[in-house]
Amino acid sequence: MTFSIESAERLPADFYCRKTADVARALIGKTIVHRTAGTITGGIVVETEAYLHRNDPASHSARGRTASNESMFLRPGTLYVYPIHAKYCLNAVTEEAGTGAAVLIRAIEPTIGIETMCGRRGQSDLRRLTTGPAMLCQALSIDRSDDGRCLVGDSDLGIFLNTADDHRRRIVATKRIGISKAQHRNLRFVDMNSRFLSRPVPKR
DNA sequence: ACTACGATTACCT
DNA sequence: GGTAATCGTAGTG
Repeated sequence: MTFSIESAERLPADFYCRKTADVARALIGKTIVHRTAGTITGGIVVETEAYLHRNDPASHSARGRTASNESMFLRPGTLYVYPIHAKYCLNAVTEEAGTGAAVLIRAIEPTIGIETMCGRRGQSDLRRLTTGPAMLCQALSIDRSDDGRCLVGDSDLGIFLNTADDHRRRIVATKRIGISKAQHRNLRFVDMNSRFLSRPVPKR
C-alpha cells in the first residue's frame, strides 16, 4: 500500500475540538500513520475509547493535572502517550486546551508498512500485530518520547481521512475495556465488522 | 524508601 | 477461561 503524508487529507484541529465521545466515534475508519527514518507505518482505526474530564473516574485527568498527564491538557490534536504495565498507549487530545479529555486508540487494521511493523512486534500474524493499544504503539514505534507531539502539524505523524469507505462502516458503542471505575458507560467505539478488534463486540 | 496498582500482553490449561 | 511479567506513577511514612 502506498501512502503519502504530504498528499493525504489530514484531520484538522477542528476535528478534535468537539465532545470526546463524538471524536472517538468519528475516528473510526480514519488512518493513523507515523514516519520514522523515511519509513511509514500505519493503519485504519477500528476501535477507540473516550476518556472525559468530568464525572469520569476512569480518566487519567480525573485527579487533576500532573507532570505525567500534562499533555492531556494541551491543545486538541495533541498526542498523549502514557506508560502502563511497562508498555505504552496513545491518545488524541480533544475538546479544548485545559479540559483534560482524550480518545484512546485501542486497535487499528494494519495497512501501511506491514513488514516493518511485523519486525518491530516480532510477529507475523496480522491478527496479533496491532489489535491492542500497546501493540499498536509498538508497531508504530510510538513511546513516551513522542508524548506531546502534534497530530495536526507534525510532518511525520498524523491522522488522515480515508478516501473511500468511511460511510460503510457499522459503528457500535460498548463498555470500555480494562478499567475498574465507571465501567457501565458505553464509551468504547468499534467497527463491528472489523477483524482487528482488541476484543470482540459483546453479545448484547 | 516502600508499597500498591494499572486505559496490557503473552502464554498457559 | 486464568495468571504472571513488568515498571512508571502516586500515595504513604
